[in-house]
Amino acid sequence: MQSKASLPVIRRLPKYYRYLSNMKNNGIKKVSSSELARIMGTTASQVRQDFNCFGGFGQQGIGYNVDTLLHEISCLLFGDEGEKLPTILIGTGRLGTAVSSFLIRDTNGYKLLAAFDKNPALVGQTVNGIPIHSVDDLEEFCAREHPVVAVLCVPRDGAGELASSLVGLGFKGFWNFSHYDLSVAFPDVIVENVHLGDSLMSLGYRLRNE
Amino acid sequence: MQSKASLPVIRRLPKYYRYLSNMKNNGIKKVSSSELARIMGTTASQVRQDFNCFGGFGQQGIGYNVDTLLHEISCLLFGDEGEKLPTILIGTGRLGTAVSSFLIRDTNGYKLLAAFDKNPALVGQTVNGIPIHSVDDLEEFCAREHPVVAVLCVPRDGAGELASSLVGLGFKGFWNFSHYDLSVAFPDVIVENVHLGDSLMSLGYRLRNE
DNA sequence: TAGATTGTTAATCGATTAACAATC
DNA sequence: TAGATTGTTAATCGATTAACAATC
Repeated sequence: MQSKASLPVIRRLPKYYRYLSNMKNNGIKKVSSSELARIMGTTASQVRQDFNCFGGFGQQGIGYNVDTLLHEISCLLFGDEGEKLPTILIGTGRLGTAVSSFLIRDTNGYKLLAAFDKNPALVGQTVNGIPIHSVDDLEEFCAREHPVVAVLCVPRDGAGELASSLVGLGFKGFWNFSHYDLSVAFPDVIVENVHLGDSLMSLGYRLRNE
Repeated sequence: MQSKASLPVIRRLPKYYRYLSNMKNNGIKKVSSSELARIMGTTASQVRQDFNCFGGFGQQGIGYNVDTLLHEISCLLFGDEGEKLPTILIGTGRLGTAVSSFLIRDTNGYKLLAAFDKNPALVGQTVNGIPIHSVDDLEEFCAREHPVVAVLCVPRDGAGELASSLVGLGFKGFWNFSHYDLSVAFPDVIVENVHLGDSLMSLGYRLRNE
């Protein structure tokens, strides 16, 4: 299925999801594009354009039903069948530990199968209830369990070497906190980079120059 | 100083910085826009347009001097004087701890003055060598030390209340990992959101639908 | 001088915003 | 029917890419 939605639209979906969840929790039943726009800090036009990428969820003259809209967006974000993406975590340092607590939430659409670390002292232990394996067992594990997403939380130094060893293991996407630029090694795979250092630097630029 | 660079350009600066640092470390002295574009996965046109937002760093017919270019970009990102942005961390859980290790690197242009937590058991301890204060002391601390950046690593529940208590304490920017949308409370302040949950959801959408 | 590569202007592309007919 | 609000097309805006003169 080729998505009609552009990346900017996709990136806004979680925000719609959050605000609509709040509304549902507050017992609000319907909402107009202009009201949603006001809350989200955007325009009514954009809200309607966004939703019409996926099909008309609204009712002319009335607005959008919060429950319906939330359900549709949930399906888009997490899959209609509720099937979860089998996922592994590589690197269980402070960042990996913090990140894994996001992954194990049941609203995310991911299922964290296992964690991996190269530190022998950590192998056999757990992070957030997930067993830590040795990175040496990565290939065997992937052949057996077929994870489709890998979350990389390894320090700068090891990232390049690790990335090459991941080629051919069948991953369809990465959530990449490592410093290494995965898109070189994985041209056909979806990479979501969360480069904390980069984000910190751009903030610095704007604080000094804007 | 009103910046001529747009946000997309600013967000690319750290990546230029990283690749140019690698080049310098590998002893490479000069680079052309086309070679830099190839490495970065963009076009030579974009590279030249980007650099010309700040002034011509290159030499026609020759290319760019790696050292010069790196120095100019460093000045843009970290300030020419090397003066660091006084910063505090709020929330010293797993994420706050991981994030603080970025902040204390001396290449980032930030100076982490103190950390704050509402958990009395943590007050008086340290994260990465930085003392943890009680959030009750926040106002007094800001009046005395005038931090300009606050890094928010608090869980969803407390974020809204905390945000309102930060108004008027003189912050110029936030690096926001919390779930709360700060732009409502701080319309004139630069907010860099790192919403891990949102980023995870958009990755999920793309993996299922692209 | 010839070749290379920048700086800069023009063209293209895509995303956002505006407008309005359709319809509840 | 009148008012409201969507769905959708058209206009605008901004960012990226292409082109080329300037110049090392």
